[in-house]
Amino acid sequence: MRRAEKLRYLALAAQREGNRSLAAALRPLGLTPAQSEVLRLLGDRAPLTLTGLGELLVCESGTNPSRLVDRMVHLGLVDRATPDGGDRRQVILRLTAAGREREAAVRQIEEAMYAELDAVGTDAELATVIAVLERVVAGRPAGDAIAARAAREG
Amino acid sequence: MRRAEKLRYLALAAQREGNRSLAAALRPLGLTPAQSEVLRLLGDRAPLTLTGLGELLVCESGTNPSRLVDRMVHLGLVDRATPDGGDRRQVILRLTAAGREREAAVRQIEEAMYAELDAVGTDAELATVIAVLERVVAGRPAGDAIAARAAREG
DNA sequence: TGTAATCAAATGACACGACATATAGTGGAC
DNA sequence: GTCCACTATATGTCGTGTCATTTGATTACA
Repeated sequence: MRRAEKLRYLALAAQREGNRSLAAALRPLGLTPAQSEVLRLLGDRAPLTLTGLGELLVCESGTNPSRLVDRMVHLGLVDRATPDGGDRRQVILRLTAAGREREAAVRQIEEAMYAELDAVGTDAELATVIAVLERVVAGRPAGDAIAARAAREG
Repeated sequence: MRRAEKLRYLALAAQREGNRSLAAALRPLGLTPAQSEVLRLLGDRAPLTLTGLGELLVCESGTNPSRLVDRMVHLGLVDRATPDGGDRRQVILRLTAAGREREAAVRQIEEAMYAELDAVGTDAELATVIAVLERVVAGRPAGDAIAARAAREG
């Protein structure tokens, strides 16, 4: 198999298997990986508008996450409000109390996942992987989402 | 952002953006990335059973690709046959003439994609990325699919 | 031989992802 | 003040992915 082809399918495989095991870990919470990303972002940065959230999401990059948020509102995890006196087109998103509880549980599951992921290579190897992948996604919506998150970090 | 977290989201972002641009390149052919993977596998290795195909697919790993193949049969690109005298549960898959034509077009699009991907890093960097990702997917269905492809190469 | 475990494929259900279009609120040009 | 381009969100549609269950054929074995 050609090198670039192998790389392509390995990236796909890694994403799929990672997602599959995260989905399994989240299943007892009744959450999907995409939903957990919303929970964590709102937990860290609420209030956000729908578009603001969309700019930070890596899943669902380039579209607005209106339906993804819909489901979380129906689950009682997210509160959707229209701004007082502001732009009446916007929707302001926040976690509910139940959402904050669920977010804490998600955080723990992610911790375990990250500990495993940290162990798949040496510091130098992981730095190389990160550098190469950053080049691949630079200037594209999903890459911009990651950059935007890193930028607002304090 | 924690290193493992960055790695996780970069892998997701790279897969999404790669898929998005492949989808755009395939759109004029009326094909999706998943369909193109089926076309290429059948082009190289037909006849395959549905399960045999499923074991080689990285998209749709761990399930049988019955509905994916369905659509390609309806598109007139894949022929579905029951084996003469063999196991009557199985389905034997082959490309039609139209499927073979379309596969040649897919091959060209992939070539262009691989040329770009080969340029995102040095030989040493790409070798490192491949090694790390192989560790991540080792022993899992999607990883096994890639290994199975490499093994049958001649 | 009869029956149970196993296997190949199909199908039901549900949540994405992506693109396109629709709806409605906003702000600027004049 | 009136239109008009623009923006924020919602929605239609389609093709996945994933898990679970079903259906029908085959194999193992009592």
